[in-house]
Amino acid sequence: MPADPLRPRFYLTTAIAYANNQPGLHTLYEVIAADVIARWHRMLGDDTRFLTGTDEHSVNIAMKAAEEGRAPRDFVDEKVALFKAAEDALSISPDRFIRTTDPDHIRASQELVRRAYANGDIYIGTYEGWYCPNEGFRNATDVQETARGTICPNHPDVPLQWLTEKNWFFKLSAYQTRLEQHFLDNPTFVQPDYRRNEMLGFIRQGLEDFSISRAGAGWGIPFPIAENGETAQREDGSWDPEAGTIYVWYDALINYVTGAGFPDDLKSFARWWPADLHVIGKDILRFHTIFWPAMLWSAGLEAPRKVWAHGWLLAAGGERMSKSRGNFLDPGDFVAAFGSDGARYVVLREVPFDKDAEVSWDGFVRRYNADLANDFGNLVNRTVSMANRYLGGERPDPSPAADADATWSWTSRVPMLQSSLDDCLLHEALGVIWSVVGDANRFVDAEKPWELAKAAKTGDEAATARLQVVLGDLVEVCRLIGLAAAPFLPETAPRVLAQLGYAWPYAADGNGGPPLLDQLRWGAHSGEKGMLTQAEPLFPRLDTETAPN
RNA sequence: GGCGGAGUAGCUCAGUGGUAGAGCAGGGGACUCAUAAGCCCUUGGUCGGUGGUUCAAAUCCGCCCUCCGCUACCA
Repeated sequence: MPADPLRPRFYLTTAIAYANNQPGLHTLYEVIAADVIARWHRMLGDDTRFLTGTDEHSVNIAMKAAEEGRAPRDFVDEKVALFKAAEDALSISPDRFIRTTDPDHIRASQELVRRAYANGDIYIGTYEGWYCPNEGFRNATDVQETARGTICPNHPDVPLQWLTEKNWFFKLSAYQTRLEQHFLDNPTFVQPDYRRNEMLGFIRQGLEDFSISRAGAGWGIPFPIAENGETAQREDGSWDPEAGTIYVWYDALINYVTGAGFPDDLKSFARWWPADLHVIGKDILRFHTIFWPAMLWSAGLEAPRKVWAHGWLLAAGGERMSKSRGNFLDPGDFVAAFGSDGARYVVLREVPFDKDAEVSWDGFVRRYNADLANDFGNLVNRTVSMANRYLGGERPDPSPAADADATWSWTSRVPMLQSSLDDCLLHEALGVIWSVVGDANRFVDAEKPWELAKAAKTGDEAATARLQVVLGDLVEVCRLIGLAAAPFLPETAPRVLAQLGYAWPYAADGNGGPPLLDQLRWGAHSGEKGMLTQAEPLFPRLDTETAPN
């Protein structure tokens, strides 16, 4: 993808998934949403870079691998394959799937540590906390006080030890003032607003330094600096295990700059950084909006432009979905039932992107049937059928743009769609598109093309003309809806346009076509001849009894 | 405890002073181009409770109840 300096660029990322297990739909939810935003920007004509990936280091993963008698690398390779397969099944289109085990990421992570050191922001301190022999250090919030002492809930029989370890620390405290000012100067840096307020409150409580290394050569990136401040790399290129490994945030977060080209390709990095958007879950907000900017500043880099914290899919009763609770939805089952586009649609429509929402299989089926099968799919089907039957399949032109707005209000819908997407309110964007679907179905019943066709057959010229315009408008509305919905329904949109006799001008990932906003003008293809194809149902209706469990 | 948010029809929610709304679900009807889809009509709510301000409050103020988020090192 050649970088065109004249084209606006858009770089967005999802959080990288922890590669300790199979992926759940609640994890993919964020990736689906980000994929929609990426496709939207590609179709607009922006030079877009979309990054997804996996977080693969940690003692937990090394131990899980050991339990299975496998090498960590072998273990994560298998999990990564599952994540990639799930992304493929959902038509996710990352420009790069980054792995924290990638060599360039390891270099990036180490380079950021070096820069922090050079800037005087890291120092050796002591980290202490409850240590579970099976899982490593545990948070205070993860342990339980019992009559027999403090235990880790996952291994109640294994006594926890209070351990002290010599670690490197990052001087987050030094960035408190700058962070607060950054929040005040950039009101949309963290969105939604209530999340921003939470983070601002957190900053104002005072910031503590955090540890960025762990002792020993575990399953992680070698810490590049020895205790004496010299490089920890030996002459043969290997790393001194005494220096320890990089811990969590100086590994995981760094993927965003690695994915932009840091540090190997600084020209690319200059093109893509700072990221326009990090899409993340609310559980890691603090790390992305407080730790991360400070880490970047310490390295002389800019903070990302926007961090968006989405809500969660909640299981019945408002419980958070998780693999450990066993109440998660399997992406394979989901795609098998709803199809790739159906799956994308129902999760994005049922859950407002700025809030949590309870979801259920029945709710998804209802939503699929109501919105996709009955309203949209059937609209295209009846439109194409009628145009074929009454006009011999020759595509009719829509009414002139000046007249059309009285019926369709299309010129005001496009800005609504744009602002919803710019504000990451994906459910709202779908609401805008589907309000047109509703208008179109009502339009059919109001105009009764079948009656116009009967009258036309008897030689009624007014009816003949009206039939052309009515079906022309319907075909045009289907084209516009198909294009507007394309970022959400990338498999279906080309099928819609094909049935209307239009070629699909975009690549499979949304790149390469004409600017979407040009295509979204009413009557953009008026006067072009075209033949409709046979009407083919886009979204077969589902039985309510399709639930797998 | 502190800071913030929310309680409106069976469900999800919109509605920030002027006679209670949408979508879905439920009931009825007319039609037939269509995926027995679509369209029209309709059932349904003392707008968490209470006291106040006002000619008028879901909407403003006080108090109370319930729920949720954040309150540091898990990916």
